[in-house]
Amino acid sequence: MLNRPERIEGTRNIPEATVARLPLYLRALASLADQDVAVCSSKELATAAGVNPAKLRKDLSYLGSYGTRGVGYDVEYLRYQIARDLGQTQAWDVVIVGVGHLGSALSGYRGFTSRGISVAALVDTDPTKIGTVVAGLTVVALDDLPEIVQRHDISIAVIATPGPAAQMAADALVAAGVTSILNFAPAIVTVPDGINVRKVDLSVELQILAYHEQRKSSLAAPESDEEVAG
Amino acid sequence: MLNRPERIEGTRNIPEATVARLPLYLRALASLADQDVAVCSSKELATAAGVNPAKLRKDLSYLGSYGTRGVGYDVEYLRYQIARDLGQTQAWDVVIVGVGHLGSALSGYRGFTSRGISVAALVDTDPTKIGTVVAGLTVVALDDLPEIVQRHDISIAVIATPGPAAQMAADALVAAGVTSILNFAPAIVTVPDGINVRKVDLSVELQILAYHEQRKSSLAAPESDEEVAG
DNA sequence: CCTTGTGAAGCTGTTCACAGCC
DNA sequence: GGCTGTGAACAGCTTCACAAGG
Repeated sequence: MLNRPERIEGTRNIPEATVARLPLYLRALASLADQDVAVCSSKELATAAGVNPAKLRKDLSYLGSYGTRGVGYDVEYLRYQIARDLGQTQAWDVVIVGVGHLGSALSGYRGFTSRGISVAALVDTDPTKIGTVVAGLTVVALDDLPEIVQRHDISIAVIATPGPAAQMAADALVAAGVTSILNFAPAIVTVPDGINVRKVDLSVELQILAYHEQRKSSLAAPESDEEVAG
Repeated sequence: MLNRPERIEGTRNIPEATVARLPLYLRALASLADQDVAVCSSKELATAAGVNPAKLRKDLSYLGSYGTRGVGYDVEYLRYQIARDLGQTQAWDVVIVGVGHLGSALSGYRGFTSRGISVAALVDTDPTKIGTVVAGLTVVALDDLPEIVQRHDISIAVIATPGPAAQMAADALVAAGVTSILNFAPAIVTVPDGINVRKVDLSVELQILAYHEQRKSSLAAPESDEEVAG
């Protein structure tokens, strides 16, 4: 009775690390389905997703018991269950703020436009960009955010502005009613409680690789096998 | 002799989680330096970097004792020390494979072109792209990789191809002598031992946000404060 | 006083190894 | 026999709280 790890009022409590891997399993299952594989073992699926089989089974166990012992997992069934838990049975419209190179690239990025997610609007503050058409969408002004968010019932936004503009973008998004933000800008944005922010920092990833490269080359004799997680 | 946690032959053993945050500290320090701040406390720096002060101090303690008790950290001095540990005192040339929307965006991305890192070459397999100029660089064929890697002494590459082409790109990069890869393609690439691969999956990030959104809306009464790490 | 640097505690995530079930 | 599901051990990361030192 001390710790109740199971679930809170009917909703399963899935660890964050597991949530982050579920989309990978989903993609691996889609790939297997394309190859007309109907059933697969944890080992096969784990290989396709690039993880350890034990980890995969542990992850899936947080969702429920969707496999068959001695057999494996039904590809389509498991696929549906994961999609369900991830919230992909409903459609999500997102808005992208900042239509520079990155914002334009994201607008047309497959995977942003599939998996239940679709880019519904593009916003920028630059008057020369407002009104132009990118990836089939007309860029609108920041002032139009509240109306757009309400019209499309948007709760998720992407910030792809330069660093200094990110906080202003976040403020505008929160004011407009957005509650989850994916931030690509190289800046820390602060938001009220209850708003989710995830940060993806492209240059940081390269700097991490550079660190490991430097470390490799500074060790004349490589002592042990090291791995960097994918 | 069982576990030797400290260091291996003069080289400090910095935890992976710490390495991933050092670039953030570096950026925060740069920002403070721009505002002519000469000294800062762990609390100030932590706020600027968006982390807990205790975590910041712990992280810095892996590099050495660069602060002054009762005073704080010298901004320029700490900045140099972190840059040094991250390997930014040397220049890194990188090659980008795949010059689609994302690859083009990355080519011109500031932060890819600063911090000791610069994009030295762009590679694609599409004959209609080869020879075109993107972000000041002429796109070359995949066959030219070995020569390019050797000429620029490149050890770090970025894969920005469609998913199905990623493994071929990785194979070509490894064959050409690249030892670290940042993979933006929605696919698992397998590489020989000793090659570092980091994966950034843009659509996965959105799916994670969608999960949390769904969870929020399915809970009529929000039970507890939850946070999503940045 | 002040703030850093750090053992120690606690938490989260991973891996193992095997019981349970087909 | 084979494979899933899972307790338990393990490893790594975070946070606390305080000693060390300006």
